[in-house]
Amino acid sequence: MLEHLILGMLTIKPMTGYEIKKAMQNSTAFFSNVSDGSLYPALNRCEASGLVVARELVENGRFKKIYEITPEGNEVFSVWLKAPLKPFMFKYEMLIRLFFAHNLAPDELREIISQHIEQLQELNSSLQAIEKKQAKKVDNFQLTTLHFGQDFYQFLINWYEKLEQDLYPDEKGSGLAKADQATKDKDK
Amino acid sequence: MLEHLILGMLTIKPMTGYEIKKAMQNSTAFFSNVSDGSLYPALNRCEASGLVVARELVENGRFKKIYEITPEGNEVFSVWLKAPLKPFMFKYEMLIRLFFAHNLAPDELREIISQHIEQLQELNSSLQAIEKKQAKKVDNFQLTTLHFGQDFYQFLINWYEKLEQDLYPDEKGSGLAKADQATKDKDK
DNA sequence: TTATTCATGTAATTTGTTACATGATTCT
DNA sequence: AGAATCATGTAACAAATTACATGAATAA
Repeated sequence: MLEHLILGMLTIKPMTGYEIKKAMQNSTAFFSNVSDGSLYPALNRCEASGLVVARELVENGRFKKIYEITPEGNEVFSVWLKAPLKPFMFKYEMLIRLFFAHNLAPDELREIISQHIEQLQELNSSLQAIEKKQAKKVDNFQLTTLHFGQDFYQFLINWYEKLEQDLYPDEKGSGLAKADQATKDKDK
Repeated sequence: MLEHLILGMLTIKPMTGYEIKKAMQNSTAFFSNVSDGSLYPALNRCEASGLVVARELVENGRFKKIYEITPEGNEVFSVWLKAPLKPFMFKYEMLIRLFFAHNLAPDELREIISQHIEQLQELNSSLQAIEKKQAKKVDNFQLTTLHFGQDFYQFLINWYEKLEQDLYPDEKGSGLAKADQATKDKDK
């Protein structure tokens, strides 16, 4: 999986491990994050199996290994790209909290939900920032992927905001809220 | 993580490992799946650390261990439930395919998308089946979690259907399509 | 001069999966 | 009689994370 992601990155252009990581942070990191501790060993494995070749050099006194994908690497990546998708699963910790929320006081649940919404808003902002910075450098599919992320986060934010309204219908936290409430009361 | 899920399940009622697994399949499995090979060792770890106690018995000639959560287990679970959420990340293989779709022929990408939509529809159906079967047995939060799953899958299905339309606007596959196409052509 | 960025890696641990292994009971 | 369900576990492997470890160049 990580190997395939690396190969994919190297289909764009030859890069050092460090550059691959940075490229991922500006693109795929939101749906597939990678740490140093897994990236470099994975690169070495790819080299060992002939999927990439490394050119070692010293630039500005810095030791670098520029990796380039080989024809075999391209073939492996291409096969993987067309292979059937693995069963889809969204491992989602927040849902476990929600599932067992009967063990929480209402205020505690509320706090968790608003915490999560904040998380999602930050993620969404960071994707928007990435898009601003990268929009001209990436192809359409890569842009579409970024848009997916934004749509996805927004869906989640909307979902939890609706949940908040369902759970705590009386409190809206805005000047309008009282008016809405009055209207609602009148309707009864 | 798995331990917490187990503890959560045991806050509902005492169960055997087998029953826990079945209960998960009817509820949490879509966002947090568990295999035999991890469930039983995890139960033993929970027992070893005093978070659960097991009552061993033979019922209908079958050896069983009925696990019950202890006060310490309840405390541990309760603390975890209120703890800050870990950074949110949705590891999503399909997006890697999309991200690198410039390496795919249009038909190949199309096949992958429709494959994925099928996956999602099956998942959605299975959640609907679970809801029908379980609706009366579960509390509101558990029901809400099931609804999240359905809303989530539906969001994804809609998103990919829209993507299909954007990528292949000429083919609609319905009798209406030709009329639409004619209208569109006229506009040019 | 101090922090950040560039640059690569190892070692220990975590967390899980898959396959294997067993065996009784109940449904068809 | 055979398949499915009930019921529990082990062992080998996979895939990653976190923390550790190093060190030079550059920007503040």
